[in-house]
Amino acid sequence: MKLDLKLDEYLPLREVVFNTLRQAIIQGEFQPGERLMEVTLANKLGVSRTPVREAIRMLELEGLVVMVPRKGAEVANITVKDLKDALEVRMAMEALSVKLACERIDEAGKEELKEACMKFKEAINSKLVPAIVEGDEAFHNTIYKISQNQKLINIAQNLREQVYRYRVEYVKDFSYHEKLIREHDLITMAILKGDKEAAEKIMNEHIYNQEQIVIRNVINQNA
Amino acid sequence: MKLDLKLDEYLPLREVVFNTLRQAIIQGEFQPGERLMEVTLANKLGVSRTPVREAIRMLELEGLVVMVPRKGAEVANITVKDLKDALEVRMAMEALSVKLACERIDEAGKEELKEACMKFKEAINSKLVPAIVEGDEAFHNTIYKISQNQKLINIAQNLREQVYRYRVEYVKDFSYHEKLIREHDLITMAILKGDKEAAEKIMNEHIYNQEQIVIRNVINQNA
DNA sequence: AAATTGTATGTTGTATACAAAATACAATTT
DNA sequence: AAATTGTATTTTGTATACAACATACAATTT
Repeated sequence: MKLDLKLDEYLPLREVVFNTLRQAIIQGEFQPGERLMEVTLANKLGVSRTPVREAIRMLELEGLVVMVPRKGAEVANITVKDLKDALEVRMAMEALSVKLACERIDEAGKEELKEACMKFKEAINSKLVPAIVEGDEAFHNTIYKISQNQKLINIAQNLREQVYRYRVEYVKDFSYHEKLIREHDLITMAILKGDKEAAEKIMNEHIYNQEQIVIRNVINQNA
Repeated sequence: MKLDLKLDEYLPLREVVFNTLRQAIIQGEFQPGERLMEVTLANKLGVSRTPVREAIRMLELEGLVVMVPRKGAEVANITVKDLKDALEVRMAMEALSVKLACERIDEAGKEELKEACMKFKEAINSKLVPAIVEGDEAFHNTIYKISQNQKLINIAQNLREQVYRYRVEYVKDFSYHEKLIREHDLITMAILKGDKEAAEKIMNEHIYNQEQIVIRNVINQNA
């Protein structure tokens, strides 16, 4: 549980603390249910309690920590139900993102999308799990960006955070890699052609497949 | 700009302040762009700066205030683009909510839905704008509740907050009231029958109609 | 007169101090 | 020995103090 802050550029301390803690939670450096005590964190980070508290308020609204009144903050314990709920909403968000992408893509966007799709293939070929995760994130992010809906981008970002810990699972299973590439290709082509219906349909299948893998893995993990 | 707090049940002050400020912003008691100064608010509410700051952190993440570094918080200025983005996402959320409602409704839920639909009609007949707004909220909330997806409920709640100030507009136009009732009826019947496709289709139209009215009104308002 | 600099004031950002509640543990009682 | 009570400790919740920065305005210089 190592915590370091980078004070490179100027940011309010609360933001630095917020980012640091969020990353630590998402990466699993804090276990779900683990208590987050203000003085401990403040000392570890070399700041006072105030920015720590403000960061906790933000994490609370993000859903990454829960407050027990007069007891303090603890890392949110994601249940399988929470995961299913989040994935259900995410599916709708991804479908919306491809629909909007079809309507709003321009030439620059097309190049970006092709690029992201290619980079993902390279990541798969590298067989490095972190690179694959990153490549997949980047691909979907590109589509969100093309959708040009900032609200959608924010919500998707938040949903991703919630389930990040479990998303890694679905790329660990190498037998799905070929399928992943094929699905990304189909989504890319559909968007390039501007075929909304096809794009939405494939995206839904794509996310559904991921859901099944993630949920199965998490259930096994918790059992 | 009157601000009163109710200290009925125990809540951390930050929550009380948060709710108070949120309500004030949503109700339009604070104008968009208006500065929120910590000491001023703290004095007005009879608390210290600390809970005010924590409340502001939460409002910031909710998107209701924006921070200007070293200058402080101000009420978020919703642009037409923001409004369109939010409504676009909301449309997808409402569609998801009816789809899930069709799948998960039980007998108690059916009664609740019929009740909510009826109450809305009564509100329309009353011709009181606040009652109509409330009745409409309640109807859609009932569907969200039946969907049994807490994540969806939270996101929808947040989206509503963003655009609350402008939502009132669409019920002020009395000529749409008959149409509203008809659409609510159709949605209710489709859900009761479990007809996903029909429910989603009508819901999409329903929200689209609202969007057009709201956006038109807001554009006129800003012009 | 315009521009610039200096000073005063106000506001945020951060740290610390204090109060109240919860918890843990030991001592006492039954 | 078990239960209970009381006390010490820990931790949150809230208030306040202080420092850094920004802003506004006046005085001085060109």
